[in-house]
Amino acid sequence: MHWDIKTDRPIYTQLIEQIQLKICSGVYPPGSRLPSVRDLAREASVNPNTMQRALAELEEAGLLYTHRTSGRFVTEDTDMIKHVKNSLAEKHVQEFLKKMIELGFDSSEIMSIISEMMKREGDET
Amino acid sequence: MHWDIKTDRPIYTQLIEQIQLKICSGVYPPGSRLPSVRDLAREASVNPNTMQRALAELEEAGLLYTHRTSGRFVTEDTDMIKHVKNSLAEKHVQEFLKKMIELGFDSSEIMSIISEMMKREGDET
DNA sequence: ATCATTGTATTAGGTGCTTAATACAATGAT
DNA sequence: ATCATTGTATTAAGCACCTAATACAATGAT
Repeated sequence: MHWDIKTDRPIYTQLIEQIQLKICSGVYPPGSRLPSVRDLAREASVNPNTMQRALAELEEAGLLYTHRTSGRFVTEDTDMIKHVKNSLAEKHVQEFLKKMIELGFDSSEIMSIISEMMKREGDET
Repeated sequence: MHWDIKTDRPIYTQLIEQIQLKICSGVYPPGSRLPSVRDLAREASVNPNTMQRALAELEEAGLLYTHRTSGRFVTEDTDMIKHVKNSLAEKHVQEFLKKMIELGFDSSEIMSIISEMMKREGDET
């Protein structure tokens, strides 16, 4: 699995986001067991304490649960996962629109820029 | 002027982004004089050192220049400003599309979500 | 000439994040 | 019963960022 950690924000927040993403996109399916804290930390090249912190917050949010000594598991509440996925999508759209409007682009300009850049994205195959 | 500083990222990077935005959107027009470091720091409720750091980086990037004791000014190079504006827009679109695709949305879904949320944005007048 | 204002530099201290090195209790496998 | 593995907790150190408190040289206004 790929972990993309940058230096411009706290690592533990990036871990939260990326684990959340793996859950929402099905890389970690509902009910499945996650690798151990130590293994995940090794994968992501971070300290186990940092990974533990991210996992603890995801557990508090309800996306994960723990069986004390057998490991951590993804929630089986698929409705919750869908809800998180939609919330993230909405957040991304809102933040994106805010930035573009602040820059001075109007709705039609935004739409055309996006569709233009989508074409270019599709080229890479 | 509004300054929106959060705690999840270094303050000086947020200052850079927001000053850059004010330049690109015309709040600080080409050739105009900026408030003094101390005044800007007071406006944004940050330490003068932190504001100074942000301004120094924008100066290194060429968006600002300094007359040693009379103040800082926005570049008169309007082409450069346009270029920065377009680069920012491209970056925002790419980051946005990346996030949405990672979440599992395809092109047509993305377009419809955006146009749907644009309607709702337009309501607030 | 004097003085307030400009950008700039320096020092010290505090805070949050990260890492490293341990340690411990609980459990599943042998 | 023993042992490796699980999550969890603790302590110490280092680092980047931020603030506070100064200080100084250069310039424009008076």
